[in-house]
Amino acid sequence: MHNLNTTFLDGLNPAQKSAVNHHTGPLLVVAGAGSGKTRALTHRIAHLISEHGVDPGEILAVTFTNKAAKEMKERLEILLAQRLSKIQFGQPWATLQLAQQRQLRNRIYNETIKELWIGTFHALFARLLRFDINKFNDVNGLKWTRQFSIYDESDAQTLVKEIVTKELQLDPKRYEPKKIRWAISSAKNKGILPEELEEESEGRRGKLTAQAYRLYRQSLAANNALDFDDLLLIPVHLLTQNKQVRNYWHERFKHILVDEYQDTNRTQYELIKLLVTNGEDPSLFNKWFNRSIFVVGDADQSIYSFRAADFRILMGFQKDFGDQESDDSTKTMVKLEENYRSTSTILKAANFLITKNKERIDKVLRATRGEGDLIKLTKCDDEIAEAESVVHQLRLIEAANRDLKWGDMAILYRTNAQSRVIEESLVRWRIPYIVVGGLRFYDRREIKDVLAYLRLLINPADTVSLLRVLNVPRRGIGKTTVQRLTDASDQLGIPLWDVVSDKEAVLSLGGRSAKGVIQFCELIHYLKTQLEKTSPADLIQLVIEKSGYISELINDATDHAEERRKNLQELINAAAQYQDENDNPDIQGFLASAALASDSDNKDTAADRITLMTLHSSKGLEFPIVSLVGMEQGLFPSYRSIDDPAALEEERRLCYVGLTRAKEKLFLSHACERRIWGGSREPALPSIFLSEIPDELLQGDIPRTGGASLRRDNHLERLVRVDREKTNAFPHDTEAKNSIRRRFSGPGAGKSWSVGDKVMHAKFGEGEITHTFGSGEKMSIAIKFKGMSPKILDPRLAPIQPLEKG
DNA sequence: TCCAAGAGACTTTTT
DNA sequence: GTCTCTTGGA
Repeated sequence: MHNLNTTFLDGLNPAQKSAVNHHTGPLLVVAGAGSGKTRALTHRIAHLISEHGVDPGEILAVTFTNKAAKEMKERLEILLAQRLSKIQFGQPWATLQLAQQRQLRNRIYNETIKELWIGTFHALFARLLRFDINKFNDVNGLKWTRQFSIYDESDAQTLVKEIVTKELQLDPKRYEPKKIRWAISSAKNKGILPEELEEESEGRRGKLTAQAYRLYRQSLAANNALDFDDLLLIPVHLLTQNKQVRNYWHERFKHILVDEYQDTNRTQYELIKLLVTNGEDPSLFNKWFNRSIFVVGDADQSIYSFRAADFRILMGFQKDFGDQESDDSTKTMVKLEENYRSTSTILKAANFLITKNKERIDKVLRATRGEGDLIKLTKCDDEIAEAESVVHQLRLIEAANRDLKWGDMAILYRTNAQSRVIEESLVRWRIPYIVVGGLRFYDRREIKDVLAYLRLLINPADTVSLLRVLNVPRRGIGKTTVQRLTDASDQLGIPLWDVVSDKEAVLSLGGRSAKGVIQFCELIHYLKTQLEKTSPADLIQLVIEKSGYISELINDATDHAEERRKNLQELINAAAQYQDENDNPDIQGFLASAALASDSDNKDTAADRITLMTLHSSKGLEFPIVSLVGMEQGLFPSYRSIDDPAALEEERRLCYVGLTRAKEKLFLSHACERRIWGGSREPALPSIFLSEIPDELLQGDIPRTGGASLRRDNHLERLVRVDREKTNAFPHDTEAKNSIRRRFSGPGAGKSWSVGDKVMHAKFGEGEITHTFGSGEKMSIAIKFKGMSPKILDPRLAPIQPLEKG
């Protein structure tokens, strides 16, 4: 008789087995790229449920993206259904008929999957707040109800901008709302209150930021809205201050799993701690007999420190939750080091690269596959040539390999803006592609408009949404009318909606446009009557029709309008899909999922298309063929990180993530110059990361000297080409020397520079010019200083003096 | 009150 | 190059 319980351990390596077998207590799974991390997670959940009899409702699994959550649910569903087929029919899954398979999956879905809490931190804790936010006691006495709206980053920025310009009467040019928003967010994440910030900050600017913060918090509460930070911070405060609430959730979630643990921040860590130990000191916590904390991550793949992620949280896991054992104790840590994804060549390159980082847990990826092809490195003239060359390479591969499809290929880049040139090449060759990321679907104007209607229906206090749709589509309600209405609401201290829905007040205030306002109110009132009896998808349909939104789009004959109509249809489809996937679908749930969705979540990956995306969005994915473009100093690594060792290490981890996405073939490329947003051409050196990959793993245009510097002849090549182009982007070299002398007044201004010259830099010391780039206003020089990668400087600005002629 | 045209910002990565 | 915001005229 086949032992059913071993099902979820079959086919796993010893390390994976011990992870999956883990029952209670803390466990850190250090899982390298492609080492079967997701497999360990899903198998462990299945194992907990079927082997240890854990109630699915007691499991909380945190993923990094909604997409990952969805995938995990699907894989679990299949795993458990396969097992059920053996129990129920006594035969393997593959031999079942499709209808039988579907029936089993439905059963598993309804009995098990729906009960699990799987999702991102934000989604899960938004869900928790839907239960308990009314029990939250704010220090400033602010209040929220369960009908709260979730403001995404752009909503939050709108609010801050309002506060800066209207309430504080500041010039938004001097006090940029974006920066103030950022300062508020980081204060929030450090747990600093406005009053504390006001006290500790000095100078006018700091005080004003603190004031904006205080007003912003008040404003959020007045709108009954939370921003992304609040979705995590309020639960921390709530669970800390309210023992009953904390106890409830602590008892409820006995088994907590966190994926991508290296990318958690302090707030998220606090949440996990509170839930796991019920507020007790984790290192003293000893009631593990029926509960566990299981985290999976790879410090080498931590790429979100700009969002306050801190991979030292992962590195401290054993000390935090542990048994005071040594860091290598196998009781609380398992290392998955066998890579099943990439060829050994690709892995060697990745391993070499990542060892340049100082701060990391020592770990090596062991190859389980063959050597594979060398990594192809291509040097291109500019970004257009690079795009052409990448597309050309991929076309050749596609033509030569019957079993490779476009869908097996990905082009990865550092910044979203890089996609455009590549798209143009792909269009030219009629190659199907899909761009992941960039403008979020839910950030499109028409989508935000319709969602604002829905938010207003649920949460009448949501003034941001009200103002968004009051005159959309046009109802003849202009600026003056809006001003009068908001003034009234300010004076009376009541929400704008209360003014707008007061017919007499509107008639006395609204003047000529009162008619439009009253019409709008009637619309909202009518829609509210439909709220209870209508599904999200139908309600959206109703909003679009009754508001006149769709007829305005139909009357508009531009291409824009056509696309907007399609997007609205897509929104209805998304709502329908949400209804299918959720047990008790309601508008609020749909709005929450919309606010927390990212662009990569709902893309149909089945179609046969090349995927274009940023390195960040590629985390967790794999492709047989990967092309990593724009490997240039200043672009990747980003210019903001070049002088900051910690930031550079993060860029290197990002590069590591990129390399390890590839299964079979990896292409790297860099351009010698690149156009920055339509304007000037900027010269570019190959990325330092290229020099950190051993030459013997590379083929193609390998830089001769240490990788990070250009070949000397390249400069000549390029000048010749520029001449040939006859564009006026570059004046001729001799003119250049004359025109430098004009404006800039650094110590190096007006001097002439050539390769081989020795220079003295105020900060970096003595160096040698290795290259000059461009000419005229655009001239810059590359200097090699001792112990550093070459720096590109503007001779008119940099504090440099010539030493001797070379 | 509405609309078109021009100015200006933007580019690091995202829940 | 592209999106958003402002401005001036109808």
